[in-house]
Amino acid sequence: MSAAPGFCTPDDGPAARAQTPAAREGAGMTGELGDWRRTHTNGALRLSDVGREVTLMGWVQSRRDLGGLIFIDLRDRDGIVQVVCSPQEVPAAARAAEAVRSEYVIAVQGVVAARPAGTENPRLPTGQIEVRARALRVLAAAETPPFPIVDGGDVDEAVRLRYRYLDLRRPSMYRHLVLRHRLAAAIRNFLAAEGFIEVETPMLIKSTPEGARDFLVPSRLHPGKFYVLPQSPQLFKQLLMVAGIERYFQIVRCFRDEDLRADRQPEFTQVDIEMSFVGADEVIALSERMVAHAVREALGHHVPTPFPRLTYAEAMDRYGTDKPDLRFGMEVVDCSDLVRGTEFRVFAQALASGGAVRGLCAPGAGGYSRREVAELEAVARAAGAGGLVPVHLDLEGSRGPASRFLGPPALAALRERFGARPGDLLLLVAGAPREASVALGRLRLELARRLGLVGSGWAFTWVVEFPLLEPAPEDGRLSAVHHPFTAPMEEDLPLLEAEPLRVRAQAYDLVLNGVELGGGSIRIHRREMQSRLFAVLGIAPDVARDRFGFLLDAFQYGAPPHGGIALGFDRMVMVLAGQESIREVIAFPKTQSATDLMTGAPSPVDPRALEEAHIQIRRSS
RNA sequence: GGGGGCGUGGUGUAGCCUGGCUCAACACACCUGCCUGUCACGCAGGAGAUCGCGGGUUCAAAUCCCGUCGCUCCCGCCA
Repeated sequence: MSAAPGFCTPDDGPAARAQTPAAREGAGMTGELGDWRRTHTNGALRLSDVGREVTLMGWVQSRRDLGGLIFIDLRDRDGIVQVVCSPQEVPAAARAAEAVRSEYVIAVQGVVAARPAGTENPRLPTGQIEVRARALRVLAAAETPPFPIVDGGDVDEAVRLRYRYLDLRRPSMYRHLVLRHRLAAAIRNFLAAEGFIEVETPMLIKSTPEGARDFLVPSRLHPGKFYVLPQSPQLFKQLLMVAGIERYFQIVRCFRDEDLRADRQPEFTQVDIEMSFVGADEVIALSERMVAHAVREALGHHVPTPFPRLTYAEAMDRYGTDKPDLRFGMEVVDCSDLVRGTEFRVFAQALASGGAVRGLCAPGAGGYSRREVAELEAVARAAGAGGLVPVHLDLEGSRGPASRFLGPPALAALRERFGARPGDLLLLVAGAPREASVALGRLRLELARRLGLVGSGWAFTWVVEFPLLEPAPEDGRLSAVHHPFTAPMEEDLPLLEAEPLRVRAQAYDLVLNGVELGGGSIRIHRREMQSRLFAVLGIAPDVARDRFGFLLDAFQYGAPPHGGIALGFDRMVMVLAGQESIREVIAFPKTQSATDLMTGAPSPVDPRALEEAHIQIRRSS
């Protein structure tokens, strides 16, 4: 019953309760910590603690004032416990509790007691007990929050972002941050144990155009010149290999000034790794072990290794994408040979011009209406298909506009090729082989959603043997698919000048549930090979010298064969947290228009700062 | 750069197509009073939105039209 020295309870009447928190502060209704110290966290107490004197602190989740009895659910990051204040037994504490509101920060001294029989709450881990308050101190009053601090609420994301510090109070958001931390810690521990050292690389670096747009940082000391923020530490980690570091890693922020998506932020975090004296298999094996270790440490789940591997060509043909979701089947199947010679003109024309006919078998979708099929066709068309040919399968046979043109033998062959059963829906696309697969790949994802085929669990896969080069969309010149330091596959080297598009790279992407987690490659480590590739890319020697001179110089002094990988850490946390947006696993993310609704960034700066940076703002065009 | 969705008290929504019967309804939250076993506390009462913003059409606009801003999903873009 002894209140600690300095403890004061408000004696103010009802009128004071209507005051603002600021007014309460002024009126001395809130207290300092004094000599009170927390003895337990709020999720920790159990029946075995009954009788213990405890001091708890936290936020008021809710207050239930029954008149003769006040209950307070006290929340901290560990959990929730019920505090009881009895006006009869402890009038001072009850008076203090009367003034308390949602999200007030309070401290409670009291005794752990078993709840009376019949009043236990099985939904709370602490539901067998409660804390009988002897004294209660308001540490900080709070305005009514703009949205309830509970999980499962549906609140506009803009409001959540403006009050991110409140949003992060929600247990699920805290869990995301914990998961993120645990994964990062597990990755660090794993790599350290494998002989990797974490080395920091500069954030103010030289622009090396190509790739994404850079964020610019003006130089005060060098008028008219700029640093840029790194899109990745790519060149530095290669230089660390030249430096003999052999095994480098870094969990590092990267910056790209491109348009945003649910899985793309202007600043994001990579797990960046580089190793010397290895081939692709070693990098892949290490990455697998690292990911499996991190998932085991952070979530306690076993991830079997090795992960399956698909070549880029296979992935594109069978899934129509270079980041296939392998949680379900429904692969794209080529059936050009089966429909060749049928009377269906759309197919005949496509095949005659070197195209292909490919399709999907949507299980159980044979009953789809005309309208539903039209929606699917819209998806396919948006993905580049010329059209979509449905074949509805039922016990009697096939329905659909193409059925009679195809004829019974071709239809029977199709059913067998797709492994189709009555009640299924075949969806066929004619066109250039790759385009047909890509359109069907989009359709595959849409259908999987509609049909509920996406199972739970984690489907990791590697996609390997990417092409080294691709034609740039604008001018048709060659550009690097991965980056210009990626080594070609040795057996394809003879093709480099003659048939560059057929050259495959020693590159690999890691995909999880259809999300590209990241990728890497074995790098070119000899200057001659690098020059040869620059020549193929049409990068003149003087341009190469200007942009990458330091790297080329470094390669003259003995560069080890090396390779590595960069994994998008935010995406990894996102998928493992079961989220659809990386904003859910970033403490303070930006909106799709790259603004920070809480701080107001980006914002104008002081004219003097501009002047010092030698920047003049052009009148808006 | 382009396409789609959303924007109504603090929060989430209804109303919008088919303008007037709505100076806007419901739930939660909030405020006041009552209440000794609540945990979605209950009961009674109350306050709170000129419907993102601007313009237009109309006798009349949350509702129709144009523009604009914000959030979001996607295409382009992201070596």
